Amino acid sequence: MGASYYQFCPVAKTMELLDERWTMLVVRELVGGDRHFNDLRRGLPRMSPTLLSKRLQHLVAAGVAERHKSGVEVRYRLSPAGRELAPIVAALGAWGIRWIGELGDRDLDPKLLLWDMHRRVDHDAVPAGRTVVRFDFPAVPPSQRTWWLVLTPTEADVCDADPGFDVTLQVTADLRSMTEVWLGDLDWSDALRSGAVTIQGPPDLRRGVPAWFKLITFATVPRPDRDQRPINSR
Amino acid sequence: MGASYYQFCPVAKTMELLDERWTMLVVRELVGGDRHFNDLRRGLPRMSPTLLSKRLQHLVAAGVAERHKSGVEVRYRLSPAGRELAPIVAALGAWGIRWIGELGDRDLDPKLLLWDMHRRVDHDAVPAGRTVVRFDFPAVPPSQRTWWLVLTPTEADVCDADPGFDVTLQVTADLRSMTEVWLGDLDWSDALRSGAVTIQGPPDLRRGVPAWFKLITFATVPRPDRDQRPINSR
DNA sequence: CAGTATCCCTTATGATACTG
DNA sequence: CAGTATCATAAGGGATACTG
Repeated sequence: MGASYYQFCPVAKTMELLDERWTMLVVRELVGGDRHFNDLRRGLPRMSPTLLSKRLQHLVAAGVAERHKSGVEVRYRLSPAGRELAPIVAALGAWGIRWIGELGDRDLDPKLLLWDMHRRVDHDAVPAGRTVVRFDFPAVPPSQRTWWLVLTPTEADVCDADPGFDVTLQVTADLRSMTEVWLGDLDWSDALRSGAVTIQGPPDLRRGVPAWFKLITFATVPRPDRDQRPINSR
Repeated sequence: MGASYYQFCPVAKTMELLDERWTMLVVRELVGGDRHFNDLRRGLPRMSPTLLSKRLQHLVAAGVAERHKSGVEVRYRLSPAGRELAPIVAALGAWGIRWIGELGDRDLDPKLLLWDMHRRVDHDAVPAGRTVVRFDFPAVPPSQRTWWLVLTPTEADVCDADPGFDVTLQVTADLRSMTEVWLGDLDWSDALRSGAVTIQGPPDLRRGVPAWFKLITFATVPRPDRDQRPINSR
């Protein structure tokens, strides 16, 4: 439990609960709906399972989250109180996308990017049948360089190993540019025109790709005027 | 600087900046407007000056706050980016007042209560001239038991020592009840009727007291239905 | 008023390996 | 899938005293 501030102020009481490292990110993951422990891990790859477990226990004990066990399966979800944190998480993200400046190289992560993208696939826009998109980030170390997204009108799976299906489309991208596209800081069209992102495959499918992925929810947040400076996140 | 999460997610980047202990409370203080270092200290009495200084430096370095020096005087205020945190602080407080259950005894603090109240005096409602209200919290240790509020149509001062003026009104209160009134959890009228708070002095002035203080801004936030349980803040 | 200087010490957390 | 166990390190932070 975070140490107390010994203040009656509701802001202080709320932050006692939420200002511990990682806590808000766990909530962020839960805002998306029910989650298995290992789903949460995939969205929080740098968090140790011990710590995730601890945070979840806190949130459950506090009444912000609930743990539902059916058989061997465990699902975490937000309680009614926890669900009311959703607008706060949204506001934090909107603030961040407005004011945080350039990302550090260390903030770029193909694993998280693909994991995020697969959650925002627009299944109505994806072709019937199975579409396999292979992503390559040439500048990234080999172990994180290549990813497969297997898309169907009902499902989306990320693989870090070749799933064995024929590749429908090959996307080759600069990781930073692809991330900027995802964040709404760079248009797909600009990224493709500049060559920062290239797509190989049947032209009709190729042109469809940008519509298959809804961007991060914060992508549409209006940015500050140019004369306002971003803050220094580092 | 808070450790990085190594995520491009705007929520993560924002929390890198804001999830360190005390940071959001410093922002909360700054949301009220310009503040001197020692004003901030009064609103954050359990924070060491070293740590406050460190947090302010972080916020300034990040571009969330600004340090303005005129002569020997220093004032801190929020930058444009920082000002956009105001709705987030408000949302955190609103969430807290809805969902946090009973406060612990350690969360009650006459010093903070009076400091808060003096900032929310409705000067239009206060009598002309000088009004001195003495507050007594009989159950509190002597050093924190007695406070004076000196009110005029333009100013409000808190004193922990007798300022020497004639006392106009004497308020004697149970600290928890007075805090509940301040938070909007207990009506003035109920507190007075039950005797948890008593006011002595000229009847016409006495009756005016509740109007002299605007309650904490979160006081009017609607509370959850009774069947929804508060969370456990401890 | 506006901070620094110390100092000690808990505890938070990262990393890794392992279990039912 | 859903976590525990262990461990060593860093560092975050509380308390207090002091300065220009």
